This record gives sequence, structure tokens and C-alpha cells, in this order.
Amino acid sequence: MDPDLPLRERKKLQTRKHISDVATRLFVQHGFEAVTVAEVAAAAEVSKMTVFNYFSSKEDLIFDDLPLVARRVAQLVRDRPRGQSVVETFRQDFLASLEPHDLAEGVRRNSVLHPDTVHFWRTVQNSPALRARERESAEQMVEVVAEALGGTLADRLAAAQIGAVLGVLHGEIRRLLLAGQDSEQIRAVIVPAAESAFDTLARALN
Amino acid sequence: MDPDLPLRERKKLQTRKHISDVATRLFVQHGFEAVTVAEVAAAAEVSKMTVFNYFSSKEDLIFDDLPLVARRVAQLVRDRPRGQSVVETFRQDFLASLEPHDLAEGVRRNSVLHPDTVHFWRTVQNSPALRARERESAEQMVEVVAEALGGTLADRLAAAQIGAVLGVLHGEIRRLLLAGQDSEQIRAVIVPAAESAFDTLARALN
DNA sequence: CATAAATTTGTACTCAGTCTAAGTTTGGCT
DNA sequence: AGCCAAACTTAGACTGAGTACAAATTTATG
Repeated sequence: MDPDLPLRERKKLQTRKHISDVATRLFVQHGFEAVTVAEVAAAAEVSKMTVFNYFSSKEDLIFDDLPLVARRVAQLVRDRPRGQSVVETFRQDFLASLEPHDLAEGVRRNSVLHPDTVHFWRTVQNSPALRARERESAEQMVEVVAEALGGTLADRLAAAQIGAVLGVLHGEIRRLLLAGQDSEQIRAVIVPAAESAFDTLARALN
Repeated sequence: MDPDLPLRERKKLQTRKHISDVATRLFVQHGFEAVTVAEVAAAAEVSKMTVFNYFSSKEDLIFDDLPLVARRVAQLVRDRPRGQSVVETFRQDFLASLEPHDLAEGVRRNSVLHPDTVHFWRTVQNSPALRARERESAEQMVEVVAEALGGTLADRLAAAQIGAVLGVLHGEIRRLLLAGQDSEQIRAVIVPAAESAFDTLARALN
């Protein structure tokens, strides 16, 4: 934790992380709708109001890092090598995310708290509210990319198609993960599918 | 209203439509979040419980015809001419929907109640909950199409990309509509964009 | 007309999320 | 050190969506 921040700020970050961690553990353990915000507050030894002070909705307790992801995506697009197409950028980023160490996006999040990524994604998959939140943030990502590309109608079309492909691929990874397949098997299915999908995207958009 | 239905069924359909009409009018008039379900119930002269008997959520009061749209889309895919690609099917359907008489999808819905489509879509656009509901149903449409295509990963990729394109185009139509442009101006922007977008889709997916 | 099934209703409840006013903690200052 | 003001937290009451259930009403059919 960033040590040269004002003491107050550091404490706030700690509290925030503590609440989110406690909440995530409870949600994964019992299911998202089965846990009330009041229970989260009690378990985190904080008042319900404080929970809503730090997080603007119950859903955000588990998806607390979405703003970071959005910033990362925007940066990815802006800082891509001169002349590289966005499709190529996302192809490389996606394939890199399939590398053993962080398959399924999940391990980037709190690997301590979620030693088993599967439980985390099962929790998300089983909750209509959390899936809705995912859709919302997917849309935001597409907007971010479209904006980074310039914001024209053509840019928005390109961003949306890339988003659609990534969404299906991530969905399939999750499906296979929840069906009990291991990283090796998943990679064997996803890598060729991704190569082909990004190829057609590249042909279409470049 | 289908006259050879059992009396009871006919009455239920009437009640359902009446509640939905009253609700839509109130939402368009005052905004979705500014109207409570209790107020809708009172205005429709029915109890709150009855409202939830007919509609499973407040959002469904305004989007009451989504199941029909989904069925229509599935039919569109299934009944397309032998040998015609889905992309071609959707291109034609989309372009047909731009014809003067039902621009903006909106006129298919209760043209009596919504003499001005703009107000209806402004209401939707101003409500986070309604936009979330739209995203959910867009996802369902994509699933329906993917299923109608066969349900493989490649089918899901194709359906998602078509959905992405349609989503952006509809979004742009709405944006222009809310910016005060008339059908003529909108068509002038959208038709060429759609032609180009569906062309690239066809190149990519066929 | 009677009666059983289907609908509707009132009431009471849970939970997310907001508001407010009062309490507590903290950093900065003398 | 000790005080003050700003920042943070809290309790508690409130709103509104959605659910549960049992009582009351309506309707189809004999």
C-alpha cells in the first residue's frame, strides 16, 4: 500500500479494501443475494452507512476494480505502437491474458481472497444483478475504446465489435471453467477460436 | 383484440394492456424513477399486488413487448430464404425498419399512446434502470440468434457481432432523434453507415 | 343458484439505498 | 501539549421495489 500518502488517505484505502474483501468472501461463500449489506457491514465492523459511503451500490462491493480496468483499457488503446491497429492490440492483450499465470482474468483480482477463481465466477454467474453490472461495465469499456479511437460512428462500430468478440470469448472461458475444465483444456479451445475471431475482425475493420 | 379467446383470458389481456398503457404514460410524463409502482397502481385503479401479478418488474411495465420482439427475431433467422446469410437477413430487416412509416422502431409500439416517439425514447435514455433493461434484452436477442444459428462458439461470435452493429446503429438513431433531427436527416446519416457496417460484417462472417 | 377455481386485494414484511443530525476522529496550529 | 475545524462515522428514520399470505371477490360451469 502506497506509503507516502497522507495518513488519512491510506486509512481510507485500507477501510475500502477491508470492506470489499469481507463482502467478497461472504458473497462467494453464500451467494450474492443471500447476503445483505447490513450483514456485510456487521462483518466488516462498520455501519451500513459507511459501506455506502465507500461503494455506491451492493454490486460495486465485489466489482471494486472496474474503474482501474477501464483506465487500463483506455491506456492500452492510446499507448499502442504507432501504426498498430486496435484489433491487433486487443488480440495481443487477450492472448497474453491466456498465459498460464493469469488465465481467466480472475487471478489479477485478489488471488489471496480467491484462491479458487471458479467460486468467484460461479458467484457472479449465479447472480442476475452481478451479470447486469458486468453488462453495464462492458458497455462502458466499449465507450472508452470508442472515445480513445476518436469517437466517430465508425469508431463506435469498431469498438462495439471488438467488445462483442471479447465478451463471447470471456463468456466461453467462464463456461468452460465452471464446467470443470482446467487451464490447458480451456486454452486449447480458446486460442484457436480467438485467432480466428480476431482475424475476421482485422479483415473487417482494418 | 383476439375475439375468440375465453372471456377470462381476454379480460386479462385487457387489464395487462391497460396497466402498461397507464404506466407508460406516467413514465413518459414524469420520468421513470419519479413515478412509483404504487402510483401506477392507483392510476390504473388496481392494487400494487396486481401490477406485480402481471409484470415481474417495474421496468417491464414500459418494455412489455420484448418477448414478442425476441420471437420475431428468432423467426426472422429461422425463416430466412434458403441460402441467405444471417447478415443479409438483418441488413434487409434493418434497412426496412428505416422506411418512413416506422423509423426508429418506436412507432411499432402503441402509436396512439406515443404520438411523439421522441418523448418515449428520452424517458428510456434518462433512466439507468431502463437502459440496463435494454442491455439485458439485447443480450437475450443475441442468444436467441446464436441459438437459431446452431449455438456453436462461431455462431455466438457471429450473433454477438451482428448485435453489436445493430446496437450502435440504433443508439445513433436515438441520439440523432433526441438531438432533434427529423427522419430525413437521420436516414441520410444512417443508411450509408448501415450499408458499410453490414458490408464489413458480411465480408467478415460469410 | 351454488360452488369451486381463478383473480384481486390488504397487510405486513425484507432489503437496497438515501437523508439528516449528532457523534467521533484527525491533522494542523499555537 | 492542547484546541479547533474539517473529515469521517454513526444511529435511526425514511422511501420504494418486490414478496408472502391469507381473506375477499369474481367468474365459469354444473
